[in-house]
Amino acid sequence: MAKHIVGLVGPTASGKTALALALAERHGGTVLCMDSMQVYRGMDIGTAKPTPEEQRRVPHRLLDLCEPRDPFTVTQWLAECEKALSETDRPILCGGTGLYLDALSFRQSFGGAPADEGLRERYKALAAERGRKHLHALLSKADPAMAARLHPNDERRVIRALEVFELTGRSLADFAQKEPDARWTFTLYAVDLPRAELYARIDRRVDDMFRLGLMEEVRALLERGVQRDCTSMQGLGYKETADCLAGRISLPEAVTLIKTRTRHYAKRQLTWFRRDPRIRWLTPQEACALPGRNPF
RNA sequence: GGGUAGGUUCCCGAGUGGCCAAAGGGAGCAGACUGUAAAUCUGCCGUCACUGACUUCGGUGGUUCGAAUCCACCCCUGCCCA
Repeated sequence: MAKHIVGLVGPTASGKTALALALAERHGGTVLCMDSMQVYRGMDIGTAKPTPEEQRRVPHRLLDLCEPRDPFTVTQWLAECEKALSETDRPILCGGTGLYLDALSFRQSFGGAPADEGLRERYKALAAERGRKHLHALLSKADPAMAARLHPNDERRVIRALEVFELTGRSLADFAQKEPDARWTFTLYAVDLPRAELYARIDRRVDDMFRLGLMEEVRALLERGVQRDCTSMQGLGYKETADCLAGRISLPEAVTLIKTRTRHYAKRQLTWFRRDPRIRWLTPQEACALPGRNPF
């Protein structure tokens, strides 16, 4: 019998965390965080991680899974998530990382080919030397199906496709089957805020982060030896704050940059989730009323 | 008051007689996305009846076949001298 998962997804700053909390308190669920940055220990303010107080009120899973210097990928999250799902009764998936939702929803064979840094370096060097077009042309020969789907400028994906082909002899497209995973069923919600309001909330949240000590958090991370090329340092707000601490940009510049980039991120999330037909988009009023009903 | 640098499409900014609806960047909008995903990449971006037409480059008038680009006057802004 499939396990039922209630999911709160959608763009950043749209109120997912608060909703999840309300839902869990009302109906006794466990929050499973679906967030690629909240998995890092010590990255709390900048990721808007549920506070210790909130975590005390309701059980949370999938937070603080690794150190900021460690690489972390979908596969690890998926494994952790499946484990957490097996151990919880009323899972409330909450977060904005669309890829993770797809990874969980559809049986995807990520295992087909793990990352091979050496290979990637080689292809990256080749791209720098002979151009992205050349790389794409290589892919056209090896894996025409993927080449047709990828823009030559999308170097990262072209390299990954090349990598998968070289490692497995198969097309990445073969692994990308979108068969639903029969182990789960989903009820997915997202809050649909007017764009202007969403952006205003983002601005406010970024200001709050600095007020709460984002600078100190980032400084501590850097002092612990977290390099800027770590996956964790790709997190919004972290690289910009690091630049600010290094004196490369001013504080107002950093704040503005983070706000802008967070808006861009929210838009990408919107694009991602809008194409998912399973999601029910709630008005703010409907969202408020949601905890009143038992979704399980 | 004098001198000087300027006023360009939402913003910054190039353009100094036709190849200009006007480079480039930003913002905005839309999209892609399968082991870095808070990442990475793409398209659109004056208006419309859209392989063409119309309106735009501080204002007005002028020169010219033709002006964002030249001339005159005016308005405004920055800096310097009084």
